[in-house]
Amino acid sequence: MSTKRQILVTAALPYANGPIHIGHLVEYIQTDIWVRFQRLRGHRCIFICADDTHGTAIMIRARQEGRSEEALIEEMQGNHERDFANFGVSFDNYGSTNSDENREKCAVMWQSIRDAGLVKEQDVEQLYDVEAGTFLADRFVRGTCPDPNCGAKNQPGDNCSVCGITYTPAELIDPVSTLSGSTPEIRSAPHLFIELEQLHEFLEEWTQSDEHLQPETANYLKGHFLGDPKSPEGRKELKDWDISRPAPYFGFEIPDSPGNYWYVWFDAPIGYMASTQQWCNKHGEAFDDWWRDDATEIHHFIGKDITYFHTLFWPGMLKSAGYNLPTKVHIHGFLTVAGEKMSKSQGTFVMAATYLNHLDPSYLRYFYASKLGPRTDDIDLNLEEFVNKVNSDLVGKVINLASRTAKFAHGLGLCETYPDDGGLFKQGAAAGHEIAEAYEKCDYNRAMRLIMELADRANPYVESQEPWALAKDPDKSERLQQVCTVALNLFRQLAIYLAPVLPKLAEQTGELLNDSITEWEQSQTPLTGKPVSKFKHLMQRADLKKVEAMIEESKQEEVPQDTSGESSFQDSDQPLKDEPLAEEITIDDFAKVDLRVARIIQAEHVEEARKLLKITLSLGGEERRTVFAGIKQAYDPEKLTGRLVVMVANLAPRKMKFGVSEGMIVASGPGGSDVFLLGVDEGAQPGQRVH
RNA sequence: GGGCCCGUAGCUCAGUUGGUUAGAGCAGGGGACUCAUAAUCCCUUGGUCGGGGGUUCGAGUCCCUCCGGGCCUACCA
Repeated sequence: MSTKRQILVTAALPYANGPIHIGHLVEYIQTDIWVRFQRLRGHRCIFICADDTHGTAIMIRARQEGRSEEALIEEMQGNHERDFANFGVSFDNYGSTNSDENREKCAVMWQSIRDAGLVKEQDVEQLYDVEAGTFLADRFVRGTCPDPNCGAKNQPGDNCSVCGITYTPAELIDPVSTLSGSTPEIRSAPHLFIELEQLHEFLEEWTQSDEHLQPETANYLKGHFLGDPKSPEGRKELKDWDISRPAPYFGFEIPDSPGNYWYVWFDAPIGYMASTQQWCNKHGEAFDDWWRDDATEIHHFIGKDITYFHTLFWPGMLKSAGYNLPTKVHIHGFLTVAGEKMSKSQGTFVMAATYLNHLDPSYLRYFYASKLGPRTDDIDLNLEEFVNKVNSDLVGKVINLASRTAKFAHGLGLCETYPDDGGLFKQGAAAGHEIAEAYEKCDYNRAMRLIMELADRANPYVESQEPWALAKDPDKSERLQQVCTVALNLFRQLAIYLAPVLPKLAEQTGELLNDSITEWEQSQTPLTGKPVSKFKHLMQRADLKKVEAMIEESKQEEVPQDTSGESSFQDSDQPLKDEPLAEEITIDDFAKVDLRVARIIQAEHVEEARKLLKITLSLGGEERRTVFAGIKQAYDPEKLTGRLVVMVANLAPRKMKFGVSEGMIVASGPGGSDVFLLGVDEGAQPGQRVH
């Protein structure tokens, strides 16, 4: 460890629209481990983050909740910071994109981009909700698909979910605002665009240089956005980026364009800088030492969903404004639970706060560490594996070393000179290089494997030396002290290596051996001559029952509790917010929709389709309908056969990629694996109309 | 449909630039110990490295192809 590096690390800014869940925590834990590792190595490393607070979603939500945006984001920020603190995420500064510092940094960045000649103005036609007094983002508009061959109703503002064509919200037929239910009008407004294509050469070089991005990410960018000058398809043109939104918008007004606001994705990454500025102010540091100094490394940790912003726009912005470019953008995958996407109905969408009601955060930190590698693959949280791994690795192997020897050493303390241990400590010290390298490369699962190999060598040592037998013979207390000195030193060495992952364990180890763990180098020299404190349990075993209770509680957050008390149902108001009530209709309007009870007589997978099942419905007698339903991820076709469902029977047949669909089966839910078919009570018969 | 990635013991994964009889942890089986949070230690069962073809003196490792899975994108809800 020669030179002291200066490193600025960021994790993505969580959006102020929702609480932290275990999926978010993959990133914050991953980043925190890296930061703690760098600090332990003696480098200067600051960990910067903030809440991402701007945008339409926040504005709308605040309005629905009848309070100011500021009040909303303040509450969310409090929740976020509390959750992070409870998981040991050690930010040096946690700011907000809605801060003076951020407004300033945005203005500076903006001026630079203007000066670089990257900004152009262009009118954009958008729907405007007169009642709500706001322009409508695509997802707040629904209407009829403009394609004459399709004409599907109730489609979102950017593309038709039935025929798939894309359009602008202004092209929708009979558009309806989901905010007010009124009919929006088309209004044209000037928007500001950044011409990213002007930076094509630079981005090509920066992304493909092999230094800043994981290879799969560089590849992705080349394939989807940049193109390849050497391939037959040639290079692709980068699209202009619309970075302004007309008022009203919760965000910062653009200084030289009154009435227009920076789009949330413009000011969010600048939030990294603003939060750094806050930290600098508090610590008397110079901002430019961190953002305009080639000697400083900047590392961003993000999820693959926001790759685009951090690997194209952000470097482009930084380059234009003359700031440091990211040294590395570390991109991780998503979390699945038990092999599937997190699901509210299955209780696997676990909030950080819910987790903490049942389990120790150290478990999750270790488990994620044992799963995370340097690549963008998704990681899976299998609940049984989680319990087994924590118990056998941490409690059984590592902590066991201390708990089986500390008791004997309590009165004796550690020897003055480190005894012969057959080379065990030395081997462990040597492995430190490889372990450090793995941490540095974000290859935590390798680091954990290497550490556990060391633990696997330490326990047999204790076994062979039989300290419990030595303890019975007063003449052998010197030998007992030697054995305990070795075992506790091997344990401490592991605790140091694990310190980035398990800071609490490192702290407890410091207390036990009266020498706090502050540097990686401490793993290279045995500790001697220290008293040994009275042993306290260092970690509880993980209990599968508690894991199950956590899942149960997570289910109850979304599914109503079936308590017998009157009006004790605590249904969330989220579904209604997600999809507000449609415009009022008459009974005649309703009568146009012919809903029928139908029996599924056949259901099969459509091999090429990801979401569709091909279903044959019977309306009684010989009446059959073939329907393609997007429920593949939620239902097993074999279990559907025979079941009664409700279908829209007079829907115009639609030609789809895999055949003609002659109706729709009605279901609720957001989609994916969260789709819920409507059931029909006993006694109903196929063909009966639903009135 | 297009792009990327993956497929090694029941499970989670290692397998360096192709080189001797393919490894670990957990789980399983047998034994030992009793200091320790039913922890630990010793021994042990278990794999035609997804299938097939090719290159090579030699392939889990390279190439082709097929099958299966994941992600992105499109399509679909």
